[in-house]
Amino acid sequence: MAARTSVDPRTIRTLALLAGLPSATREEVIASGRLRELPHDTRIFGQGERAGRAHALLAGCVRISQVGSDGEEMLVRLIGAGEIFGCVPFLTDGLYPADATAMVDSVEISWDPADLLALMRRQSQVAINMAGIIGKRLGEAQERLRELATQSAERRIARTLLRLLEQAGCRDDEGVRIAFPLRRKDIADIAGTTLHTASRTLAEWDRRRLLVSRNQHLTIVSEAELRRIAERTAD
Amino acid sequence: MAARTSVDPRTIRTLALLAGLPSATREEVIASGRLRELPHDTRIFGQGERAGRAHALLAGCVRISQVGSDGEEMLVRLIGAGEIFGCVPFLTDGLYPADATAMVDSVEISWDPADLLALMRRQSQVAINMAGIIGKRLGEAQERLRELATQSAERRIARTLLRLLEQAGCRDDEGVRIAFPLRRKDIADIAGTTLHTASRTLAEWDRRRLLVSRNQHLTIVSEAELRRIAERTAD
DNA sequence: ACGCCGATTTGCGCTGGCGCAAAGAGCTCC
DNA sequence: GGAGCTCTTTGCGCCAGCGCAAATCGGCGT
Repeated sequence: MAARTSVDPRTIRTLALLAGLPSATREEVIASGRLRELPHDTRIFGQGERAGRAHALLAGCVRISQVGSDGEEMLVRLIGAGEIFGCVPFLTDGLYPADATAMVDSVEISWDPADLLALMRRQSQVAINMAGIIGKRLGEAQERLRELATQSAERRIARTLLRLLEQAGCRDDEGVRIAFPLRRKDIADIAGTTLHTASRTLAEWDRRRLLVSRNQHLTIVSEAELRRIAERTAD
Repeated sequence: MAARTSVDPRTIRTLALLAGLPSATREEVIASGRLRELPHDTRIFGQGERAGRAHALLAGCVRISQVGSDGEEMLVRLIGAGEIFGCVPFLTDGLYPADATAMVDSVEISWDPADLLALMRRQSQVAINMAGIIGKRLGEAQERLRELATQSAERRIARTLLRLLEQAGCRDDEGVRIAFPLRRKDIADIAGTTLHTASRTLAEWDRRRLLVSRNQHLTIVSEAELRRIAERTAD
């Protein structure tokens, strides 16, 4: 088991959900939450379960995935530090719509849904922040939908990597690295293709030195070229 | 031009956005909005424009569609009476993410975004309602994503029709009719396939008497059989 | 009645990328 | 340091459904 995961104390103060709150209130909210360590591979909640807690991630990353009635998996979203997850069901039907699993050792803060709802009621700013966060995700989902309906697998994979870069890119000596550990299957499930096509495409890009793939970690060497692939309408 | 479109006065009182408000407040909100008739084919707003008003539809229906950089169109959503639209940008980047066009003669109420935001701030219930509405749409978008990634065109078309039935189905003597006027291209754009495949599939179903297609209007005769097609994992 | 225009149907050929299967590469844990 | 994993790569065959093109239908306006 890994060493105790460290939490940057600033992360908890900069949750988008709590933006714009008076700091006294923010501290109160933070105090009312429960901190928890999530060792690698912890299942945080499962699709279809009654939603018991509202979550925010402070360190690490969490995979949100959905399986259809046919058993096909779809990777809905990767959650990075500072993002909330598993919060929407309290506003709708009360059931988690997907599975959440820690991809690495992680730390979360979670709230009793009744507390969170009371907070949203008392501090409308929180409810507004929530609506904004969900709205942003809705926009992303619709963008993915359009891509999936109209673009080639190669372009979708390129866009997937670019989006991940934006969400969790960090510079290193070879280029920009994606902070999440990613298997080929993960990339395929986000881009909406198969393991095989994703593998072939990435192998090709590796050969062309657009990126370096090592041990479930990707480093993008030439973001510009990737962007060109993502944009070009045909070959 | 068509006769004056009638608005059921109850529609305006039952907007999901205003659920749970004290009725005095609700009346006030309604009074602060601006009613407008939208003749068939009116463009209400366009993708990329600075968002000027927040909208809710009182009668008729509105097509929300997005075009990608490559010119490919995606039909994001059809808005029916009682639904809000064009409200998310005020919570995010201030730009409408898609086009909105009246598919038939329609009536909307719209608000100045500053008023709406002030309302959300003052009445947290409105912000909570908003978050719930957007959350529900996010869930739907993710369901569509999963379908698009994993299911055959035929199944997606079946599910599309079922979803439209649920949103806007009304009984008539032949079966259940979809209240929106729909071209083959519309169905294709929602289901994420092409005009041609949609046409072929619907023609086949028409032949098998699962549905009746006349003049841009669909009536589902055998919902059960359609559901069977939507569910079955292979043929 | 006629002509126009958008919507729909349908045939045909082609190909992207899926599905299968088997081999290879790394990690981790004894 | 080797056994047993999981993850990855890659060859090969195949087919759903896309793209094109042409014909037909049907509603609407004049």
